[in-house]
Amino acid sequence: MKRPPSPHRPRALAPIARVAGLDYDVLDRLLGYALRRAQVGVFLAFHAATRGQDITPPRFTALVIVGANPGIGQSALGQVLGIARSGAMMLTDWMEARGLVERRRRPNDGRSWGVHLTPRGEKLLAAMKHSVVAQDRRRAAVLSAAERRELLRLLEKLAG
Amino acid sequence: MKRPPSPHRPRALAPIARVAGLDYDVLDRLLGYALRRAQVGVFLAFHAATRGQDITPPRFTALVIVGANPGIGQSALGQVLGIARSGAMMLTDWMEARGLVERRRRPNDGRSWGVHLTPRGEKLLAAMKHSVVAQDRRRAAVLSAAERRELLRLLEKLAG
DNA sequence: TATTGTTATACTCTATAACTATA
DNA sequence: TATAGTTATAGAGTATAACAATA
Repeated sequence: MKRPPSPHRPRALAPIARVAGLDYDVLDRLLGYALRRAQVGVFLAFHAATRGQDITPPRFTALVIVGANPGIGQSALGQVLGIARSGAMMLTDWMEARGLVERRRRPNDGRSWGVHLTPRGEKLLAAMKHSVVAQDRRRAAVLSAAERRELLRLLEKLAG
Repeated sequence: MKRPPSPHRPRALAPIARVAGLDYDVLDRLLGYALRRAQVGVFLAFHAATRGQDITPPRFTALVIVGANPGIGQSALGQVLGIARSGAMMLTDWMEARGLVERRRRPNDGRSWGVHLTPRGEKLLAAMKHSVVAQDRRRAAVLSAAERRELLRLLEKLAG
């Protein structure tokens, strides 16, 4: 009993609702669940800030890193993102296909490519940085400046 | 040029390394990236604590919620996890197939099922809770008790 | 031998949408 | 009409493994 293929739509992304009257038991005392909930909220805000642009957090991260470290190799890029080399390659392909970066042979090492932003990539990144930072600030507005700093510090400590 | 199909192995899961000598630019000032890094660390620790058991954070969450709210429906379960109904169903299938929960018809509403832990599920959950909580405490040991409480508070506030 | 980038492939998670039974 | 659960399908993300070129 075949179903017709579904037309693809961009992902909707459900927020994690705190269901009233439910007992969350030990979850409320675990850092893991708290982190997950906070992350989903921030992720949703990220999407709102970059609506229309075909961007995701890993793609944004990759562009920022390439922008700040011109000529970085794809393996190092993968490490920053916590993904395998093959994934870093696909990310680089994606950026290159949109004319945001270009690969340049490294003179000293014929195996590796350096990834560099194009002028177009520079421009897009500047605009994206602006809106993402503004959104992050807006999102964090429920916290005082001191609380925000403290949160960043504690997260950094926890990440190790 | 066909390749032989790869035998499947359990996922390795790369940590997010902080690459020395790299400029992280604006990422160091964004809550989103800090959350991501912290979450990956906690996720890795979770896996270490549940090694051998075929458990993941969503599966653990589902078991805890069912345990604390016997007879909960699958839609509510999906809301807690931030996933669609179909996903909650597959999670329930997974738990049921392992004899951890059972579905029981609700008397008042013939549409919905209540999900309940089996004795086997109770026992496994108790053991899992113990090791996951212990691991969370261990992971959080880089923080003082006050810092840990403060982090939970700030994350909760941020999650909204 | 080891590393960088690459390609092929497989798997997990989760979404959308249509469907059934019940309300 | 609306909701709970279900089934079928699609797609994103990312892993592993084998490969070629270079070190």
